[in-house]
Formats: sequence, C-alpha cells, structure tokens
Amino acid sequence: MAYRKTPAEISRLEAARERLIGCATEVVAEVGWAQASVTAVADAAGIAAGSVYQHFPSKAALAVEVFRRAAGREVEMLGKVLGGAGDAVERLAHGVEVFTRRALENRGLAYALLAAPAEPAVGAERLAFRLRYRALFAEVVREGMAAGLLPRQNPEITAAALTGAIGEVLVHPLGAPEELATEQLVADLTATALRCAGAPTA
Amino acid sequence: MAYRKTPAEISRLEAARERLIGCATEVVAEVGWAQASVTAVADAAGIAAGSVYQHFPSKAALAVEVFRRAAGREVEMLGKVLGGAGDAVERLAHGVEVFTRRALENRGLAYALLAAPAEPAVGAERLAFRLRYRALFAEVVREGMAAGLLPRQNPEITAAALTGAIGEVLVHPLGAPEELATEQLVADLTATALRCAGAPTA
DNA sequence: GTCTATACCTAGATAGAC
DNA sequence: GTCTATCTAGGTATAGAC
Repeated sequence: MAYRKTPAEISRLEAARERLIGCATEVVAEVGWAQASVTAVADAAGIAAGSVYQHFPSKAALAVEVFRRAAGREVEMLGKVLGGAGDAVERLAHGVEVFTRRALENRGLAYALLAAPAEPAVGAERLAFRLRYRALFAEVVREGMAAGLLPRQNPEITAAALTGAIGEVLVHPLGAPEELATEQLVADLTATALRCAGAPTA
Repeated sequence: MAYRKTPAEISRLEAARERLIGCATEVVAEVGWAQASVTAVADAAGIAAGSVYQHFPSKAALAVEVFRRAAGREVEMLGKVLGGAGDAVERLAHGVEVFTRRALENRGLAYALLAAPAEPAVGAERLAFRLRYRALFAEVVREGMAAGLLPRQNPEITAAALTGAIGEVLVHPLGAPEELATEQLVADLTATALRCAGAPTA
C-alpha cells in the first residue's frame, strides 16, 4: 500500500480541482456570489455537493480561489500593458482600453470581480486586488510626472480615482453590448481617464 | 373602544419606528450590514427581536429604510451644493469637498453606504442612489460645458467616473483620520476630480 | 403592544455506504 | 474517492402569554 500518491493520482486530483474552480467561476459569472451555493457549483461540475469538500476545506476557500484566479489574470494583463511599450500616457490609455474591452467581453465575471455582493472573505480579497490596481496605475502616473507628460499631483490619489472611475463606469453599462456602443464607451472612458491624470486633451 | 388610533398613539408608534431606524443605522455604521442581525438591532434599541416586526414587515424592509434615509441625506446635501452659488467648476469643487468631509466624519456609515457587503435589496438601492449621484454630477458637467468652462466630453461618463473615483478614494483611506491628512486628502481629491472633468488646473 | 419561546428555513458541512 | 443522506448552526419570522 503506497504511503505516497503516485504522479498519476496527483495529476488527476489536480485536474478535478481545476475543473471545479473553472465551473465555479462560470457559475459565479452567471448568477453572482450570493447564488453560487455549494450545491449549484457541484451540479455545474457534475459532482455531488459533498465531494466539493474533497478539494476545498470550505466554501469560502473555494470562493477566494475563484476570485484570485480570475482577478489575478486581469491584474497581470493590466500590468503587462502598463509596463509595456510607449510613453506613460500612451500606456495608460492602452491599459484602460484593454481593461474595458476585457470587462465588456465577460460582463458577468467583471461584475462579480468588481462589485457583486459577496461574502466577507471575497470582499477582503477584492480590497487587496484594488490596491494592486492602484499600485499599477500609481507607477504609470509617477513615470508620467517624471517624464514631464503629466502635471504635479498625488499619484496615489489619482491611481485610486482611476481604479474607482473605471470600475463604476464599467459596472453599470446600461445599454446593450453592441459593437458601436462599446467603441464609443472605450473612447469616452479613455478620454476621461487621461483627463483624470492630467494628460493634455488629444 | 376606538376604531381609530388617537393622535398620541400614532405619534408614539412613529417615534418608536424612528428610534428603531436610528439605532439600526448606528449598528450598521459600526458593524456593517452582514453583522446587523435583527437581534443585534433590537438589542441596540432596547426591545425584543420579535417587536421589530411591529414596525417593519421584514428585515430587508428595515435595512432598505435605513439605507434610504442615510443615503438620501447625502444626495440631498450634494444636490444643494452642486445647485448652489458660483460657476459650475466652483460648485463641483465645493461638492467634492463637502462630500469628502461628511464621509470622513462618519466613516462607518459612509463605508456602509458606499461599499460594505449587503443583502441584495440594499445592493439594489445602492445602485439606484449611485445613479442619482451620477445625475447630479452630469448636470454640473453639462453646465460647465455650456458655459465654456469645461471641454467637450460625455457628461454621463464623466459623472460616473466622478462617482466611482470619489467613492474609491474615500472607502480606503489608509491613514489615520488626523486633521492634516484630511485637509490634504480633500485638496488632492478635489484637484483630481476637477482634472477628471477637464477643468483648468488651478 | 411588548416579551419569551420557538418554529422553520436555508445553506454549509459531515458520516458512512459503495 | 465519490455519492446519498443527514446533521447542524444561524438567523428570520411567528405564536401565544402577560
């Protein structure tokens, strides 16, 4: 009797866990955190509710993992763009555009990450990730100031404002997700973000 | 036997109801919506849990009333300032300042109104009030544009951005609520808001 | 009209069979 | 390891005494 799991066993368990996270993410994107009960998630994954606890010690732990994976992808993506090519103002504009497009492509998930009512554990995680967004924006603002592209300002406040502004604009896009509306939204939001940081109007 | 309540009875009931709302508001400000159980609120008001249902048909109804009262005061206050004296840019700056100071004076309540995890009924109300904030800001931006004080822009987007930016900056004020920090925060946030609307830097 | 006690419901978590 | 069935806790809402 093996006292240690075989590689095959480990990878199967990993796969099941990953699958569970993926299904839970879809459920959350569709119905929100409040309605994403253990039963609902288990059903979506095609397993019994009790089996969830083979992979996660609690519902909160699963929810936090779902949030971290999804939010982590967004932060990473934004970080790449903001740290990419071009001057600070160009990177900021590009970052806002990418963030906006990604959110509009998956509104359910974006809403869940940004604003949907959630248990305290997820709320705490959301707070932490908002700080990461702020840090990314603050760095770009600092670079823009250093390069003389942006006026003197408090980069932390501007970064928080950008984080909140983009979130608020995206969370309640009243209209339908038509292509034209999306393009206009991207243009208007980018312009507003640039003004917020004090970039000269194009 | 009276088939109709006497004025004294009515006013006593009204007073009890008002008192309950007031106590519930304090509890929410202190511990948030999630921890504000019927029992906790009743304890704070010095009545039995069951007695709450003499005044409200459900916990959700009480929570919504608490939110409406508190949020209504803030919207009204902001509306007065934004619709007061001075040109559009001055009014916007003054509005941001008043909003910020009021929030910092009662952080617990401000957090509850802006961001604290809450039941769906309250979340819906929050959404509605954010739209009212947007409407107020949008009107000022439109006036500023009409007066030639603000550049051409989408007032709805700018208004949403202002709403989100101010909320985000206020919800996580990391430092202690010292007087100096408050003044600096007010100055920086006001400057950021004005930039966001495209007002010339002072 | 207010209190005490309790019913009830929802949803998370567990135990034991297979 | 997974499923079925069950247990439990927390909190809303109600019934009946005073």
